Order: sequence, then C-alpha cells, then structure tokens
Amino acid sequence: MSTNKAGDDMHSNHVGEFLKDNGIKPSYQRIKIYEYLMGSMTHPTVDTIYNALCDQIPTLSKTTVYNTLKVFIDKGIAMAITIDDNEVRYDTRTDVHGHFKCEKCNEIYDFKANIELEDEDVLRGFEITKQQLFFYGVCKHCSEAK
Amino acid sequence: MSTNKAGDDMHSNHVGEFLKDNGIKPSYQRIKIYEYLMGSMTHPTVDTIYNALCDQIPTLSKTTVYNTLKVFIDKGIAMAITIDDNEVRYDTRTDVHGHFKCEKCNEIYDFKANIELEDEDVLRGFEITKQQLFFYGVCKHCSEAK
DNA sequence: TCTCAATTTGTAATGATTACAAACCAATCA
DNA sequence: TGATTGGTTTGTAATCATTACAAATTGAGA
Ligand SMILES: [Mn+2]
Ligand SMILES: [Mn+2]
Ligand SMILES: [Zn+2]
Ligand SMILES: [Zn+2]
Repeated sequence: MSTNKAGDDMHSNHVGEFLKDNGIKPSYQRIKIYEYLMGSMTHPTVDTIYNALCDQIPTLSKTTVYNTLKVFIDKGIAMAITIDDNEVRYDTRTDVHGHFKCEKCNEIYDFKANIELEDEDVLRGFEITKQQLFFYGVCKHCSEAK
Repeated sequence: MSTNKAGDDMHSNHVGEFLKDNGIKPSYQRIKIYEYLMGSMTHPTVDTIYNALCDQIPTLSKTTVYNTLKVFIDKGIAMAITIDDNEVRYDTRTDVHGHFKCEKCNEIYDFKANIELEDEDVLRGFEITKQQLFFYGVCKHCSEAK
C-alpha cells in the first residue's frame, strides 16, 4: 500500500539524514541495520541482526554487519555491550546506563544508576572515556514463573 | 636456604588449607595457580598465568589453567573479569569492586564505587547475583607521560 | 559514459576457549 | 605390597565469533 511505502521512505529518509549528520554515508545496508538496531529493544548480536535482515537484503554479508557496527561505534551513534562472554551485543542508546542480564531467559534490561567513587583518590587524574555497568541474575518474570 | 624452603612450604600449606576449606583438593598445580593469581595485582589472563608458571611446572597444560580457574570461580574464591573483548582476566578479590582499564598501557586498576539505582522500580523483584563495573580511558601515569 | 573512491561481499585466517579421551596420580583396600 | 578407583592433568582436535584481505559492486561527479 502506498501509504505504508511513503511512511517507510520518510522513516528511511529520516534515518538517512541522521546518519549523514553523523558523518556516515547512508547506504541501503547502513540504513536498514541502524533501523533494525534502533527498533530492537533486545540489544541484538551480529548474528541476530544478520538473520533478521537476510530477507530484506538477500545479498547482505555478515562482514558488512560487522563493518557497519564498527562505523556506528566510531561515530558515536552506537555502543558495544560485552555483557556476554561469547558474543557482543549492540545498542543505539549511547547515554550511560546499566544492563541487567537474566541468566534464565537471557534477556537484557536497561536501567539507570548513579555511580559514585568511594575512594575519590584512586582514579584522580584518570581520564574516563567509557563506562560499562553489568548486573547478572534472574529477572522478575523468570523468578515469578518459578 | 632452609628458611626460605620452610617459608615457601608454610605459605603453600596455608594456601592448601585455604583451598581445602573451600572444597577444593589442593593439588600442586592448583596451589601454584592460586598463589600466582593472588600474588599478582595485574588481573592476569590464562596465557599470562600459563607462561608465568611454565618454568616451575614444566608439564603444565593450558587446559589445566582453564579447568582450575573454573573450579576457583565455581567455589567462589576467584572471579572472571571480562573487561577485554578478546580474553578473560582473573581476580582473587571477590568483593564487589570496579575495574579501570587504561587503553594506553592496558593496565587494570581496582577501585571502589557505590552504585545506587536511579529508578528503583526498574529492577524491583530482580535477583542480582553478580555485578561488573568497568571504566575505560587513560590512566594518570600515561596522561602525564604525554 | 568514464573514473575513482567508498562500500559491500565472500572466503580464508586468527585465536581464545571448549570438548574429549588418554595418561597420571594419590588414596584406599585386599 | 599390589590392585582398584575416582579425581586430576595433559595434549590434541574441534568450535566459533571475529578479523583480514582482496575482488566485486556501487554511486556520485567529471
Ligand atoms: Mn541498553
Ligand atoms: Mn580487581
Ligand atoms: Zn528472565
Ligand atoms: Zn596507562
């Protein structure tokens, strides 16, 4: 339906503009990958992203997903979340926030936390460029399911 | 010199007792690995541990280092630090504390921090079993070296 | 249309970790 | 003492996410 088409295009244009504003040439693949990543609340892995987009972009290569995510990170519009030890997850939320991983359902939850140094002296003079806060355990949903 | 020998033995016995107290049969390899890990402030990797002990234990296998560290972690006397994306580091400090990684010299620094949830509701009912707090940047030493 | 640089793609290499089975060891028992 | 046995150690092979690399494709300008 043409309304949907138009809506998609507007959205894609919007994402394209956003990429351009951040110094990234908005190729079809990059737009689709950014759209997917932004729309997903699951902090997907490369494999998840690749499999999700295979249908829309039959020629897509996994290397492109890796390359594109690296570009996003370099330009500061995405973040790598190394909360798993076997594969990296990605996030378009770039503000400082924590991640909780449920060891039962493997879901990742966002949360906001305030971190204050106990011994102010230890890191005095250190330049902090990145933070990661990871909690692990069992989420409420899995707890209640017993 | 016999005093040194005696000292070493006492120390090893001490570590052996500690392992036994934590339900771990104190084999030669396990004692040496725990001693090294405890004595090192660098949060060493499997490779570092393996190379450091090769001289003392010529038959040592890297698999043993992996196995042993897994036992330590299972029994709660060591911790895996996944602050690097390509290899895991290990720590005998099991109290909750943060780690700063200098991207220049790759050194890992310990620090204590207080974490308070901003939006208390988000993780209400969640069971938290493990926390990891990682800071990345440039340490004071590297900053001053310019 | 031609050119050129950037992007994409497929394949091969890398390297940390795990799987697995054989060898070894240390304690117990006949 | 010698056999048994279960846990520990060891070496090798497999796994698998990520990276390296070079060829193919694209697309904007001349
Ligand atoms: Mn997030
Ligand atoms: Mn530490
Ligand atoms: Zn859950
Ligand atoms: Zn440094």
